[in-house]
Amino acid sequence: MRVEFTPDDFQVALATSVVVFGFDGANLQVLIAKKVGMPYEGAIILPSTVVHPNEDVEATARGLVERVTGKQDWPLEQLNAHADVYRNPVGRVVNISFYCLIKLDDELQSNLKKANYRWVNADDVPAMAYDHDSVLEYAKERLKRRVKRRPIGFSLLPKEFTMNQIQRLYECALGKSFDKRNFRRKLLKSALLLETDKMTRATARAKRPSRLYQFDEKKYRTMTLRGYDFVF
Amino acid sequence: MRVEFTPDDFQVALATSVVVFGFDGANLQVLIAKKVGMPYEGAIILPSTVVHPNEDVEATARGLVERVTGKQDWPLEQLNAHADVYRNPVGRVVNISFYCLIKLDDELQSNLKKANYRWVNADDVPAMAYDHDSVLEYAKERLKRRVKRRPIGFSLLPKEFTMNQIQRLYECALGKSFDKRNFRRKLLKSALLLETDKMTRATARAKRPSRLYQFDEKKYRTMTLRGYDFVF
DNA sequence: TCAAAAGTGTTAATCCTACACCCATGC
DNA sequence: GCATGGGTGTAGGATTAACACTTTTGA
Repeated sequence: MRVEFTPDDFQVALATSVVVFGFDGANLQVLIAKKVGMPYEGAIILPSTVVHPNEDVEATARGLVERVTGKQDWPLEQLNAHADVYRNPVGRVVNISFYCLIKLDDELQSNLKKANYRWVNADDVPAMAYDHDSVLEYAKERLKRRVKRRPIGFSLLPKEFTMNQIQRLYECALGKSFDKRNFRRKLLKSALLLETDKMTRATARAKRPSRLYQFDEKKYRTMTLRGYDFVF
Repeated sequence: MRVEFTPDDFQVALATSVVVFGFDGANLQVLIAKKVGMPYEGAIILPSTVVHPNEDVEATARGLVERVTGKQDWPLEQLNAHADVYRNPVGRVVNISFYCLIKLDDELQSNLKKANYRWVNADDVPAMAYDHDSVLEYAKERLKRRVKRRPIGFSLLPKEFTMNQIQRLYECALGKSFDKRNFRRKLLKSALLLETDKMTRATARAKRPSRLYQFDEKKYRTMTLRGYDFVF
């Protein structure tokens, strides 16, 4: 079997886009950007960058996330390569996309305001340029599958969080709702959570304070590596 | 957010490799090839080909599978892109890999003998050139996950097959073994199988003939699209 | 005292697991 | 008649799904 390249074959460029998920306590959010310069000037896109021919794709994507959010957080997960011949008007560009999960906080929010980025509800993302709509669709699909095989939350939730927050997160990620008692029982049985002795008022409207939990980090890591079958 | 390409960025080449799984009734097999020409002359590789700058990646991969096996079969599934800077000594080559599942038959086997391909047991694949070992590892991982979410077998088994064949297939794919009665009950409950009134001798050594089943195609397709949670 | 969200148990149905023997046939 | 794989049922434990009321607090 021959696999021979001619100089003419080295004519493709690389790009990477990142679907950055965040969770604001009520909804899953996605980070979007506004395109500057041609083509698609002013269009909404996913945070994206050129990958130069001597650069590592994942390292470039990681740099992009850090530049945009100021955070280095949980590992990136590679999504499909998007490689349609005419997906980019400037030439053949193969986009290798990733997703990652980061914690939202106020500092992050205000940093973003200065830059040309904003968070939008994951189910309410406006139409984007290139094929970024389908990159996002695929990322949401992958997140759904991921939730059933490995825990999420460590990167998305604050260090201490309430049962309702984590339930809401799972509901957003999977797009359905759960019975409070059953959800609670299942999570506690998994022994993934540690009960703290702190209480908080979950929202301004909530009167009664609720208990805060945190992840058992060791267990969380084990489950992240080994995987499980969570049948929600 | 700017994403601007310079002419220097268009210097990358594309390749695609395919992990072709087959099932011989007893073991999962993978199709491997022998490299002709430099670099890695004579090395074992996955079936691979250059993707020219104006070619669609998936179509090229599909053409590769058809050329090698003479079959056009079940859809290809995209695996990760492999894009390490120095993965190919001739220059920066991004490999977008796929896996597919095809039926083994005798005609196919003898065609292969003429060409430079051969089937090897999926758990016994020799070391390969480039990063094809890790492409294969990832493909096996993906197949495992796939088995739990969608049915397999339609593309891997003959039209009519015995319970033991399909059980053996699932055992190979997941790398563990199941209780005969429990497996049978579960598959029958899924209503994925139609019982035929034919019987066969499964192997030469088997004395008693066993019943043949086929897939309920409509149900199979529904489950392929919708997915399920098979907790084997 | 009322509004709002927090928290809590039980039951019935289903599913999973583990387990061992007889059957039909070819040799 | 015996060796080979084909085929079958059950019981105990675990897991799920569905369900509604009381508690705590701030306003």
